[in-house]
Amino acid sequence: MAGKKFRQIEKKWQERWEKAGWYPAVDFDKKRKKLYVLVEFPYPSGSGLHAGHAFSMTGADVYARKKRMEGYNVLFPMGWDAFGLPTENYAIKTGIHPAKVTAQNTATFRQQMKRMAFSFDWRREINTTDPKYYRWTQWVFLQLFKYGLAYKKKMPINWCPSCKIGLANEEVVNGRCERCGTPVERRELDQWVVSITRYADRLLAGLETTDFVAKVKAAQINWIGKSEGAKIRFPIADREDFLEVFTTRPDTLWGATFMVIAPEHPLVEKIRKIKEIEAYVKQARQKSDLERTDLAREKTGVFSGFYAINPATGKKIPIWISDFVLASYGTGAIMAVPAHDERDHAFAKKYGLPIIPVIQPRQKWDFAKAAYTDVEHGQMINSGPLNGLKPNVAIKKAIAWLEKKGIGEKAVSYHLRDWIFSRQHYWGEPIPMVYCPACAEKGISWWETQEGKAFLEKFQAPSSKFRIPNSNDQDSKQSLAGWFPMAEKDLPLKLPQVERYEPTGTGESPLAAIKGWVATRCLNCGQPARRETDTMPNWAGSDWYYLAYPLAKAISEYDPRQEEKDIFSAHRDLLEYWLPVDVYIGGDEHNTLHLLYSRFIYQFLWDIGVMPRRYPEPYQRRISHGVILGPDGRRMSKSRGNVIIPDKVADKYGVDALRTYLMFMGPFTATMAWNENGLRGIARFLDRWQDYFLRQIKHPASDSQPEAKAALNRLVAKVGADIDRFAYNTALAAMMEFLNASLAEKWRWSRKDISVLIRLLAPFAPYLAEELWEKLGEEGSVHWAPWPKVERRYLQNEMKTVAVQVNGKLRATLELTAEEAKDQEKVVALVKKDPRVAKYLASGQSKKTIFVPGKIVNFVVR
RNA sequence: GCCGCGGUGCUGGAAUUGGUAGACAGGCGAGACUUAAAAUCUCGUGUCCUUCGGGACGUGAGGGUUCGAUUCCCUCCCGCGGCACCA
Repeated sequence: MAGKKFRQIEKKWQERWEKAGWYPAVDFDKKRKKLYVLVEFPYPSGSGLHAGHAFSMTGADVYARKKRMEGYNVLFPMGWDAFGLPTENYAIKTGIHPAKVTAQNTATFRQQMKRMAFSFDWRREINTTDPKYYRWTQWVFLQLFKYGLAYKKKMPINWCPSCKIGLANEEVVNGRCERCGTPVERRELDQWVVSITRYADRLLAGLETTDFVAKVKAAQINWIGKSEGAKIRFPIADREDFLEVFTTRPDTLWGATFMVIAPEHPLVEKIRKIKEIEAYVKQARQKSDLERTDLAREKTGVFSGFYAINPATGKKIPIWISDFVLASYGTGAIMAVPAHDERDHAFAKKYGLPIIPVIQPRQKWDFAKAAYTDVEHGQMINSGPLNGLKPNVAIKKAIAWLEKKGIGEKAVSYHLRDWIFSRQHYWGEPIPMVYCPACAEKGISWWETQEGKAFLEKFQAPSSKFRIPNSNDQDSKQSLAGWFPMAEKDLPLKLPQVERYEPTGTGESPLAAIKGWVATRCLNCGQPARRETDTMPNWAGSDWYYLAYPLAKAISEYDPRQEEKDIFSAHRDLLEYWLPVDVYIGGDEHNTLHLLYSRFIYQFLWDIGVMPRRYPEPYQRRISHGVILGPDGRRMSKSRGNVIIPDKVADKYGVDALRTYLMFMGPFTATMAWNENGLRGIARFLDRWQDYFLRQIKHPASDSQPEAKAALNRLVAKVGADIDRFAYNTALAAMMEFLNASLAEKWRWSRKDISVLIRLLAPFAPYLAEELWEKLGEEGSVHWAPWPKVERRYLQNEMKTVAVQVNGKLRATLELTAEEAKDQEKVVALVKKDPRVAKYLASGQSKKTIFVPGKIVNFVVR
């Protein structure tokens, strides 16, 4: 065994790499092609680097190292996504400032990553909790505000009674808090909300230009959930009012026999006096999402007392209230067509509402029993102008009819919701907004101030994606009256020192308790005003972090007194050089949220003109890595006691063995269980590799045999191609196979060949490779040595194994030279002499011979 | 229910465009070395039959296309992940 020798070796090379400055990427290098390799940055938790980090980062590192050796100018950076609840909770428990905890944790992570030999460019390290960094997170928010994409709204939010925090829809999993699992309740809070829905179509369209794997694209498309249909206005009987609905089936309008509105629908406010309705609405609104979905089978509802007019049939139809209709989707109201929708059918049956078929199915159908929902088959009936059409044809006709009559039009709806951007916590970016009650009283919004007017003039909305609130949106204007953005030159708005970090539990953030920080002057009128005390969600810091690495130096040196422009505009040339991210490696858990949010923010920045025009998307390729499970095949967790700690493994087997094992376990995208025996196998392989080449180095051959040369070059081709497609497991298998063959055949290698073989191992086992490189007497680091090239001439005259089949069944194999193996006549002649095959050919007559040069010959015999 | 991914020995997995199924590793068995154990090394290891030459079967199930299917097509079953009263 290599014993504990690897510790000294690791220490020795770490010191040298540190001295050499690790692996800097060079801005504007024109000689080499740039390659931006990004792996998701971690949340620096107190427990240090875990097996998942070690796995994904080693995978990224192998790729980065190989590409660097190939001559690319590789940007492979690392940083810390350090705002977050665990640190805040730790601060609550211990009273230690989160910044201090973060500094300790990042120091541990950095040291562990250096030990793991990840070839990051440490000069570009970033930290989302650094005020120099979050100045720009705040800046981005101010742009969202100024361009009308951030608004303030009192809305029912998901409230976690345990964390005492408002959650985004994205953080609610099956009606439970993503973090602690507590069932989520509803609560009304004044929230900052970002209009990501305005970008729904852009986010969909942009996917087409990227090379994301199918899985990731599907997840994003699914999450956005676009559906096309129509909006239809139903007059309310005896009132000067309309009820607007969204439907994907306008063809079934003639069959709409009642309507249903959500308990939160505005119309409900006008009719709450009736006791029964009051009671129903009250209990429905209190229900958590979990309860609402749990009750999915049994629908409940109450008649509102109002009627609408079906604009197609002119009939009076009742309006019901039920919580199966969601306020947050479509218009919060639906037209119910019980004959052709399962939910409507169930509701109609329960409350005895009429079911009128408007599609005649081909087969016999009992409409009292079930709804008929097929769009492909059947014929429209009872539907005036649509009669006789197939439903999917009728949809288009119905929309045209609605538009002609002026009672509806084509419309699109999304599952994607606007993004709740407020958190009631301390350890996050402060939202740099000031609220002035006096200005709010007068209804003054920022866009009416001198500054705001100047902004609007300068930045005429570049496209319709922007909703500038003071155009004609009264609601937004109202909600934003009195809110003023901080001056950009005054950023960052730093977090104040606090005694206690507990959330207040009233829905306010701990910042609200710091009177001296909250109190300020109105930026418009100078009257006493107060700061926003909510902070930003975790996603805010990671939305643009891939832009921060190219700009890292500029960010740390930025001086608002010297610089007029924002950091992105001021250093456009850096972004031009490095963008887009060529390969983005991350986990499946971020395929919807983080990926969608960061694409959205990028598109927004692109739209306002601060990103390079050439790159409308931030990430070219997305690779989602797999998961390492515990030895018991289950997710690692402290409570199960199945956690593997990379540092401990490295202590026992060395970093090289750990890295190489992680890459050998299986495909980079797979979910695999940890197996210490497998790790021992890898340690054995590395020991054998080391022993073998130390011997070879001592007694190098002047040249190697042709077969050996062929094997070597085959290996170079295989390893190179496999690393490019992230098939690290097969690259390593090929190296093992090669070593086995080398030993069995007693091949001997020249110094040049040995150097090739050390380089092939370098991305996987950086320490061992470096050590062998030195022993070989090479100058400099193996990690900056050129990646070996395949020498084709050695592959020309290889022996080929040709499979001989009769009727597709393997009967023999032949060892032939490449030349012979290509010659059909020769191969057939040889085969016919072979007794193993001849007996099959003798019995019947040969109908046909299939020949694949160098590979296979197949005799078809009757 | 919808969307996506997958199902190959005892286990993790391999098989670039349809062309020798089970590479490589682990585990297990036998042997060598050793006073012994560990470590290391060598050989064997899909199932069944065998006159030891070889033969039959075999990639979730059934069918199809093909000279040839783990790979392509159809139907079904199972597992994993995501979404879900989404109008």
